[in-house]
Amino acid sequence: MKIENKITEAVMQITEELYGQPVPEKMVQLQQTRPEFEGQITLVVFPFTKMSHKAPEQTAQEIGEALKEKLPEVVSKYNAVKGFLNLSISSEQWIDVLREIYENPRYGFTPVTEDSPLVMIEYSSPNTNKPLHLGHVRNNLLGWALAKVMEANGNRVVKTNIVNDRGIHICKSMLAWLKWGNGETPESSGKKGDHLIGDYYVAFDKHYREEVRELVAQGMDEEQAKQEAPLIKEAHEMLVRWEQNDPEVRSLWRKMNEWVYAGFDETYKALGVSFDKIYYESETYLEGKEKVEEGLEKGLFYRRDDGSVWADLTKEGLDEKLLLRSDGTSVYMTQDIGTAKLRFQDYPIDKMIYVVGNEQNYHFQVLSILLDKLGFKWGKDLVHFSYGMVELPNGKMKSREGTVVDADDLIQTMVADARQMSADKVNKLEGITDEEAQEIARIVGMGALKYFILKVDARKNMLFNPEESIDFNGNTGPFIQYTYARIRSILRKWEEASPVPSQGGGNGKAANLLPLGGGREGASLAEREISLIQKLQDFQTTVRQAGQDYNPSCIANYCYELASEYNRFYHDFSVLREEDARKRQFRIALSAAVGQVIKNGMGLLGIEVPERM
RNA sequence: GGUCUGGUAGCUCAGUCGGAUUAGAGCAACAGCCUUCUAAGCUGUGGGUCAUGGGUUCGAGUCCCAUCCGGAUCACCA
Repeated sequence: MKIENKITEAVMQITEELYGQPVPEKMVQLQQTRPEFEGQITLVVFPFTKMSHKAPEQTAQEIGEALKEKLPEVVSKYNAVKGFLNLSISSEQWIDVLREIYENPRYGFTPVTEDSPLVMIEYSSPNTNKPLHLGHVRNNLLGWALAKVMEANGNRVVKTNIVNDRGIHICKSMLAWLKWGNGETPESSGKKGDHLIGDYYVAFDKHYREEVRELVAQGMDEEQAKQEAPLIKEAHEMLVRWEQNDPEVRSLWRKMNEWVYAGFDETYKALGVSFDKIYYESETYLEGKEKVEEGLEKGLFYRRDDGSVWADLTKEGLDEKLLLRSDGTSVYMTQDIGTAKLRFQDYPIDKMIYVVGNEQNYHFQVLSILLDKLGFKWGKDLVHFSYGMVELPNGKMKSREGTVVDADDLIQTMVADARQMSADKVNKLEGITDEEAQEIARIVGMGALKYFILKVDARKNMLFNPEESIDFNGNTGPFIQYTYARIRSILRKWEEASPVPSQGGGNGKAANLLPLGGGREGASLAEREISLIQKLQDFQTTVRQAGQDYNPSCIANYCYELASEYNRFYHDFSVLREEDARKRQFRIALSAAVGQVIKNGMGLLGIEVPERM
């Protein structure tokens, strides 16, 4: 049983004995004791003063006395400051806590069974006309981390992606390639497929704007010019031919999309993300129409004179929303309804989470209402995991203005920086091959990038300054990875020196250390060691919190705090050089447990940890 | 204008269910610590009217109201 639970139980009994009624469990507020006071756990007694009819300090005093009597093996000392009762917990209790964490390689995780709720998470969702940029990176990393967090909280998770592979934007790239491409392919030019297509998208836009400018110069109204420019008309014609299944257009479309997918796959692989099921809009966009027709029959929607179909959401405090155009074609909303329908057919979904930027908050508010009306049981409670934009020092990223931070470039830079960084520290990496050094650079570089993005609250906009490279010191991924590498270094040395053969498992031979301490007498721990154990224990609560709030960033912040705490411990105490065998054993186990939790915690963020760096 | 969202140190960010007369980290600046398990580390100094004004109470960065400033959104685009 957790120490906190024991205390809570005892406090409820004590208040009943002293004041005639037990306080409700919620009122037993336990928190970590501030460093400037003695003790480790603090009970806030202000809420009890109403029933004790005594001053806060006096109330704390008598509860402390009773606690010490009731739980002598737990509470060794206490002191009362105002309404705060600070409890000193015996070292044996803390060692028990450590043992429990140490012996459970999955500490903090809730097991997933066949009966666990099924959560589908949609993330990434790229367009196929341009390469991924930093905004997509944030999306992908958040989606992946969220999936891991949900899994850690005992959910079956299906990761899904909806690829926007059709529409006018793809036709623009296709048209530009036909006109100016001279048959360029990824093979012929050595360009990554998504970048190649992106270049033609930009080329289209450039020529198109020239055409518009010329028409305006000839006296045409700008709005009209945008519609009358020959290029845009041609693109529209191509879209029509696509929808009519024109073999020539379709075949070009397939070829170019394949190039893009090959490029995306590389980027996804570098980011370490993957999907269980990919949907393509070209396959789902017709599905939504059926559902809309269905809703029309049921009187949920209505048709205007021009033939367009609308949902009236004014009762819900929203606007009227278009669902089918007057020519019968579908819009974004219709497609999302169609995709939802297919997904529901494919999986018995209990909860649906969409990882999509906050610019689409309104869209998902509407989608939720519509899905609910159409009878999707999870529609009403769908979760829009709405994350903020990545901004540059001079504002938002805009593809057309070329102010984007390309994902592939950024990844490459990060890994190269990490490689450069470790080149200065030759002594640490002596005896390793070039491949191993490169692998470490990959892990560290990606760790820096991922942590940089995941440590900030997903809902908030965040700033990225391309002028300043992402840090490797301080509150960063590499700091935490470094702490792990230090721990692994200690454990390797310990294992080498130990005569006992390895038993395998995450902790290797260190498992032989337990039970800790042998006899119980005099096993006194330093405050710093205890606070490390407390921090370890917090992992469970943090994982739950992250799951409840859909908030991976609190895992990142937790990992930093744990690593920080360990580094202070590392600085102040010797592990292998400790002469007292029992203390040494304890510290090795403590280190192993910290390493394990760091690895698991970082794993939830999709960040790997290196054995050395 | 309606709706949503944010405002904490020069910069980037934490701050749980409201808890400790002193609001935390990192970066940047300055000063220390490697003959010692990895210095990508540790320790210290300076830096704040928690946007502003009210309210709620034993207690407010945190909850409520108003105001100011920023961002998003309100398309027969996706």
